[in-house]
Amino acid sequence: MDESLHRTVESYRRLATSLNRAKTHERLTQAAGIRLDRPDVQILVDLLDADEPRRIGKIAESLQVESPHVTRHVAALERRGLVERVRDPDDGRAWRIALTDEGSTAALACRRAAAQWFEAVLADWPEPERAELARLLEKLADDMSGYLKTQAESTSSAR
Amino acid sequence: MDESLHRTVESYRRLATSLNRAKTHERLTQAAGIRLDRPDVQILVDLLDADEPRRIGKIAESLQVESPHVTRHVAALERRGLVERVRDPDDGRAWRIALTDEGSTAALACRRAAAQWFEAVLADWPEPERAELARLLEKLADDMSGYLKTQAESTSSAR
DNA sequence: TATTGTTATACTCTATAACTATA
DNA sequence: TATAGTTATAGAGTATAACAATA
Repeated sequence: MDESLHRTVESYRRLATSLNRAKTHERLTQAAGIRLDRPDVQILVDLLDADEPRRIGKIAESLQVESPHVTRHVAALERRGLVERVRDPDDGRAWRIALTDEGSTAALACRRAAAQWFEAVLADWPEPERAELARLLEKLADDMSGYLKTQAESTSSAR
Repeated sequence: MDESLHRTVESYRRLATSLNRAKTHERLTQAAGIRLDRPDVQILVDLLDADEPRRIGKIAESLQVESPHVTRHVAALERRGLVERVRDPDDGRAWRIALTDEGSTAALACRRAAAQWFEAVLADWPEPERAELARLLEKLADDMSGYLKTQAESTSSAR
């Protein structure tokens, strides 16, 4: 196996290990100043990034989880007033999930807290390297999700 | 917030979303030809990368989980003959966890399957970009784990 | 009756706390 | 009695399956 490939995989794994643990998430919500579990944050930030209300199914697809999972967390977020249901403009009988003002504030705070870690870490990096990291990581994320998606389709059709 | 920073965070999150889901793990073990749950794989690959037997506590630290978690999975792996306990050469009363031949084979297969996704995705990339990605991702992983560690220490001492 | 979402349920992953063993 | 590890327990996180609703 190619040496740089191994370094890439190993580095990704280490990064995920650091960022994935419960303590890290706890620190994030503490920095953001709001008590939210991990799926809550994912949903709020997804809606923020989407920049428009989304259906349950769309959120689930985006987060790559099953819809009952989203249903439950959205219900909890709705009770807390962080999201609300609005009519789907394309389909009058359907609903979409929208951030409330409070939800937007919370989502922004979470996104900001995560960004601040990266910012702190990247502070010492020369600007060209920061830009290059952004470019390569974005490309990797694009290509990886595309690859896994086509592979999933070929697997399921082969079955 | 700086634009390239936002792209970096967002890309990392998408990458983690793709690679983290249960289906992805299932596909990995299928490709590797062995039934193992996620913590099992993490432990086996950790031992493989370490390239020497490790104590329970060391594995837990490396994976950034609590030791009871490791204890349980190691016990299961031991029953299946994938790892075994050997005397700690530095401390005759203690034990270390070692990969058996079968365990090594399984760990290699898992590491290989993960690497193959990256390989497939990076196949179209020009070599300089692949090398650059490896370098930058490694640096990011180093800096991030260092940052989170020092931050964790300052938080706990402040408390 | 096809699509979308929901309710019910169960399994996996991981943490905390309490206990044990060993020197 | 300090250290490392284990057992016991509980709580997140997420999937599957069965059901409901709506057109």
